[in-house]
Amino acid sequence: MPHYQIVKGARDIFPDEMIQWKRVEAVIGGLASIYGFSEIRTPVFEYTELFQRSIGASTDIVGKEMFSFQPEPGGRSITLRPEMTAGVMRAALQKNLLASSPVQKLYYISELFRKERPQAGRQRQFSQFGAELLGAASPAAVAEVIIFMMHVFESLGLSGLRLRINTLGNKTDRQRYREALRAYLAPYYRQLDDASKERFEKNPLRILDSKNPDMQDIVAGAPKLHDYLGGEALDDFEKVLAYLSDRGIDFQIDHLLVRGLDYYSYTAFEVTSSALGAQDALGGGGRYDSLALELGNASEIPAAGFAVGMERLLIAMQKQGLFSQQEAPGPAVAVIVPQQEYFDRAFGIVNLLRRSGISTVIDLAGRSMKAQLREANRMHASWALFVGGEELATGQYPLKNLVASTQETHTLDGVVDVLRQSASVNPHCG
RNA sequence: GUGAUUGUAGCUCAGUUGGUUAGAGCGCCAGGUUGUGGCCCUGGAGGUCGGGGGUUCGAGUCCCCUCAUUCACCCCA
Repeated sequence: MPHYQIVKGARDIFPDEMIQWKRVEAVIGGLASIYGFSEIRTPVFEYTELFQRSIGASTDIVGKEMFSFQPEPGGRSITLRPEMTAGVMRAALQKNLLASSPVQKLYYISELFRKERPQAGRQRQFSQFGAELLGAASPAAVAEVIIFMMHVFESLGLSGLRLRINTLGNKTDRQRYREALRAYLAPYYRQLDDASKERFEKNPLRILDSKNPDMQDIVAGAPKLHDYLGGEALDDFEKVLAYLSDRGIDFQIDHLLVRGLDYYSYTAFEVTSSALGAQDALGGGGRYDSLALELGNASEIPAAGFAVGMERLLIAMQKQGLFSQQEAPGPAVAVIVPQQEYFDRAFGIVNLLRRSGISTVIDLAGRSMKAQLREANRMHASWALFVGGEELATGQYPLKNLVASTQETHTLDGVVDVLRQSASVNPHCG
């Protein structure tokens, strides 16, 4: 057992898995540019008030899951970001991005931190990719964000997904409903669980998506948010759904879907994967027009976005065998040194090959020739080049094709030519 | 924060009612092949049995504490 262990809830990503991450990131980046989203990075920490104000003081995230600390005694508290939307909005407002162009489309792949007990598909440090579309209120803007997200899943080959969607209406709709819901729940107050009692005052809508069966029984007879929505919200929702249908995206309307962050309004959605365990939410998002106002802007800024858990995405893909043929590409050639006294000159040849653009490795541990070849094999090198006293004296170098097990002799220039030509047909690259 | 689970070699795991120097497979290293990998054969290295305390003539095995892991609840990605 090593003395030092990784921090609870964190994870190392070793080269084998890194290949998978790179592939997923490449798909995300490629589709982002097709949909017109530009990448943004923001700091891993922000002043704590930003999250309290945006996510909502009554949420679980702010209440018990943030890593917060004071760098200076008596100074302002800062927090490792538990989500990205607040930071992106802060950055946009601070730079006054919307002044240069009224619609901003941003995406990110970033690390987040939440102080929870780790379990399958949940870590204390994790990453999300997501997009934020700022400055547009149209149903098409919301649809675009959802279509982008679903397109990423599709391109990665994911199946068994379920998209649930709901509309939370506008502020006045929700205010009327909140009161109606409270009126309905009041007689049941004693039967509510502790969490629901707390939410009764602060945010009774959250009781709707409680997983506690007892709560679900009570909620079953509650008034429906849908019945309190104004024509504006209903029209908006219908249009969003129409865009999704046109694109051929399957969804399921779920009037109980509320989501745990306070800043959502109008459309909210969530995607789950049957390939995941208990933590099956792959991603979610919605519209958050009031966030800018909440953060001190003079007016609301219409906005929509989503976030997808990268680790969960990778887990789902691994479960569905979408990485099966992934293999690390090996070097083109391994330089083999039969006698160590010629290492320095062999090393010179290695550098020459590399300057010619050929990926080259050489044993740096002074191991036996057999070990050097075994290592070359393990790394899936395509070729082995032997550099010993005899070769250096004659200028003729045996070059062995490790895949076909054939061998011929060339001058150094000849070696470079062969390796350059074979690079495009390297069976281990591609 | 709550509940359960599991900690023996780098990895996956054996280890019988407590009983000599704690094992296997894979991996690693070396040799068989005086300068040619994969397959095969032989050998080798590698373990404070998670840590601490206790019971006992004797503890990997039983008891207590502790640390860590994993899964689940709450909630979320």
